[in-house]
This record gives sequence, C-alpha cells and structure tokens, in this order.
Amino acid sequence: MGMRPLLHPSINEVTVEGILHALSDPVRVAIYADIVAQECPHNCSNFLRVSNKAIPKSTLSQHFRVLREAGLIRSERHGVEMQNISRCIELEQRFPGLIRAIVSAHTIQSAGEARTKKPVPKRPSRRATAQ
Amino acid sequence: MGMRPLLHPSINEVTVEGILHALSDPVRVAIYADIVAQECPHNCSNFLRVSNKAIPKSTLSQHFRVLREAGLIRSERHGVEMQNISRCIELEQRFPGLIRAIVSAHTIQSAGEARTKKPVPKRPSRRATAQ
DNA sequence: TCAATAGTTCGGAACCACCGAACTATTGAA
DNA sequence: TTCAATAGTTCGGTGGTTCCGAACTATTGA
Repeated sequence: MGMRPLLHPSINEVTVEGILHALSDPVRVAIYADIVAQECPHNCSNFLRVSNKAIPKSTLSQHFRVLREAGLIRSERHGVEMQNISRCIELEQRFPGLIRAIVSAHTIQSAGEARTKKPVPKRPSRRATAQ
Repeated sequence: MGMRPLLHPSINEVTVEGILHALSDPVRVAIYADIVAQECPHNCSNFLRVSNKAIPKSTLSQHFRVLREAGLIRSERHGVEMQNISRCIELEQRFPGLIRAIVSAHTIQSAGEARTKKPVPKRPSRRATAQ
C-alpha cells in the first residue's frame, strides 16, 4: 500500500476543537511555535536537531500529520524532505487573535518554567510515567 | 472510599496544554462558554437543562472535573448542588487574551455552522461515530 | 542501479474516555 | 432521627486513541 496524498483541509473546514486538540500536546505546540517563530520552513529532522529529545520519527510524522489535518500547517515535499509552513494568515482571518494568543501563552509559560528551573510535568501526566 | 476534596490548581500551576486540552472537547467548551457568558454560577443539572443532549451525569461530572483541574473553573458546594464559576480574571492575568480568543473563535465557528445549517462533525471525529 | 536520506504505514501494547451501576453527601420533611 | 429525594462522585468494563519499533515507500546523487 503506497503513500496517501497529503491532506489539507480548506480554511472553512478548520475547527477550533481541532486546533486546540493539536496544540494541547507539548511536543506539537513546541514544533508549531518553532514553525511560527522562525518564519521559514521546517521539517522533522530539523526539529529533532533543535529539541534534543529523542522522539521517534514515526511519532514525529504523526504529530506533523495532526498539525496538518488540523489546518495549522501546510506540508509539501521538496526533493527528499518536507517543508512545513504555518497557515497563520488564513487562520488569523478565520479566528482573529487565536493563534497569536496561544503562541504567546506558550511563550509566557516557557519563560516561567525556565525561571523556576524545574522541568515541571506540563500536564496532569497523560501517560503514567513510571513504577 | 469517600469523596476526595475538590482539587483546584493555583494559578501558576495552570498550563496552556491543560487549558487547550480541556477546551478541545465540544461538550466542555460548550459548558465553559456558558459559564463565561452568563456571569453567574452554573452546575451539571443546569447544563443538562440548557443543552438538550442526553449526556450521562457521570460523564458530565468528569467534564467538570477536567475543567476544574485545568484551572478554568472554580467549583464549590452550596447545599446539595455545585456552583461553578469561571476563573477568567486570574487567567487573563496569566495568559492575556487567551480565553477571550478561544471563546470568540468558538462563537465564530458556531455562527458559521448555523449559517450552513449542516451540523458538521466538529472534529476529525474522535470516536468513530457510526456504522 | 544502488546506497543514503526523509518520511510514512502497520501492528500491538499502553493509555485514556465514556457510560451504567453503585455509592456518598446534603437537605427537608415526617 | 430516620428516610426519601436530589446532586454529584467513583468504579469497572469496553472500546477508541496514542506511541513506538519494524518494515516500507519515495527521492536524490553517486
């Protein structure tokens, strides 16, 4: 079974729930913040280099798919690798202020965590982390 | 095993991920929008009356717990029933513009859906909805 | 043609969410 | 004080979702 073509929802099909779900994951919001921040394309390996967490590429691939199908990014092949760019202009038109507010909140939170130095569990712990 | 005391995170413990996760569910965002809109307390039975969807009370109870533990609402007993109020002032201080943007986006989306008349599946369908 | 690189798909295990049943807590009346 | 009624919580099972390693597809450059 070959690779299915990349799925991009039209801007009207994009939902708030989809966006919030996509960005409620620490890894995905980090990826997305990165894509938005550096106004240049971004791909899986690039993210692996930036964050030195060891996230399997299959997992990363799915994270990118979730972001794409939520309408947050647009992915296209360029040669052997993928270019992912944010759809923030369209999104700003559909849901004014939403993306900005989320990214800004994420920045505020990261700053706070950096200050307190403790790499706090960012969520009620979605997977029971041990013993 | 008795009932555990209600858990309210301090405002500094509130995370963006937690908020987005909590509000990425159609039912929860509807409850929350309701609580924010009518600047008065709100409870489970009240919501059941407002939305005429038949959501089991055990499920509703858990939805309220998620909202509470994400720091979005504050719940306290008043007699036999619960009063739920939004913590939007604190939240506005911690993450300026976030709540407003999400609620506003939700409003925009609802308006759009009402216009097109089709009760569109709001999400890529988290639980396979049928057949 | 083939090795290297980048990403996708698949399968299974771990995790999480939903809902009915049984429970706790509070009130008001008998 | 006992009891029925009301409001909500907890538990357990089932079924959907996510994660990750292994195997695969796709593209490029030698």
